[in-house]
Amino acid sequence: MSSVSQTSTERLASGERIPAAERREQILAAASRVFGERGYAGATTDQVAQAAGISQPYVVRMFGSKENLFVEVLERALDKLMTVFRTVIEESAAADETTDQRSARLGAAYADLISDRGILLSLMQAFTMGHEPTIGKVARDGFLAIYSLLRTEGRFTADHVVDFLAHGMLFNTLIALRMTDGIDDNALVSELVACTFGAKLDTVLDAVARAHP
Amino acid sequence: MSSVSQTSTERLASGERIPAAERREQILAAASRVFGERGYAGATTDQVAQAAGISQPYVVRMFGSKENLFVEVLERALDKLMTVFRTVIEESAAADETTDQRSARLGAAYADLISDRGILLSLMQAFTMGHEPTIGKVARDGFLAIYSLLRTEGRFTADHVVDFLAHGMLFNTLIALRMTDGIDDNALVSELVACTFGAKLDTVLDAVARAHP
DNA sequence: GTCTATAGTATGATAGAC
DNA sequence: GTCTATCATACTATAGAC
Repeated sequence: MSSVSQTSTERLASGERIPAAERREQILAAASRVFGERGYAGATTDQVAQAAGISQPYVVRMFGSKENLFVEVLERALDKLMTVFRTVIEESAAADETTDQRSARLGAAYADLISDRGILLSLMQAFTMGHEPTIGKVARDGFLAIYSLLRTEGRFTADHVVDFLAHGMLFNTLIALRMTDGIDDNALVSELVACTFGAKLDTVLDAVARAHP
Repeated sequence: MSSVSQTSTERLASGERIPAAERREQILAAASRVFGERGYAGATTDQVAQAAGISQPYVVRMFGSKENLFVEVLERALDKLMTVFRTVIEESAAADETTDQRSARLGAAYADLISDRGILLSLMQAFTMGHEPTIGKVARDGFLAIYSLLRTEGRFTADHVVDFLAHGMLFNTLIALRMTDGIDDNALVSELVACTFGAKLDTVLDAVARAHP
């Protein structure tokens, strides 16, 4: 009864030794949440360690430095985004959908992905760090890779991609601001939110309710 | 020859006593830059003090706490934005312009305002802090006040305002990412930047060149 | 209105045992 | 693969002089 039916949380609590690859993902997921809520500078390696259920020096040991940990968190978020978009584009192409249909599917997939606040906020943090030599370059290259994916594989016009990205950035802002919390109290808020998310509103509200009930 | 022809920088260097109101604005301008570049948590009150040419304890003394200093920086940025938008709307109404003309003017005014990286980045930092009780509320209320201004005094439809804000958020992202720096080296970057900023491209590039030559 | 000195705390990273 | 102990540094905020 030692390892077969245990969840990774149970294994964490028991002080068990876990393969490095699995531990890495645990730490990255925890770091994503912590960096998202506190910002790059505000997050501490100790908070990440506690969220992952291990010791602070082990976090530093495994990733070399706090900066490098953030870079890996960012790359993980960008990877997930690229993978989701690529999948949607392939499915859409296979189904011979119109540009508008593809765009709507991508928007829904994006709304779904950023319902993980850690991913959303880590990306937003990175966007404010263009002046940092290392992190800034990763963020720029990642943003550009997404533009490139939509433009070429997605076969959108430049105008269309820019429009798509613009609305994505507004999604980000409203969710990060927790603007969706005031939706019942204020007519202006609910108009703004409804109009921004359109058909994706339910996805978003469900995710918000799950994140902070 | 003591005070008549001196710039405020000269007066700073000379250790002169300066009225509180003027000092406040000096500190807020400095804090806007520092908070923008390093983030709320990453910025230190000492960095702000040095940027303003005064001592660290005096910064704390004058604003009570680091958090309160950030709130005032944020409110200053939001005030400037509201003032600029209100002015443009009034001018546009007086000239009987169309909705599209008003929208273009507002976009140009916005591009001009956020060419102050301090303002741009302090706003973006605040947008990631929706979960902070004090700062989050100021940020939400500020965002909503802008929506309200455009919707009512600006007489735009909800869809129009959302579209305007969405493109504004993409402006923010590209400038903060310093994406404009790679405009000469990469065809995809220059396409993205050109298509995002359109006629406002020159304003933006000029501002960037002034900010980090 | 502005400074110096400093208390009290928290941080990232390293050393080294198991 | 993981921990405990710890160093060196840096931070906000207060006290109190001028």
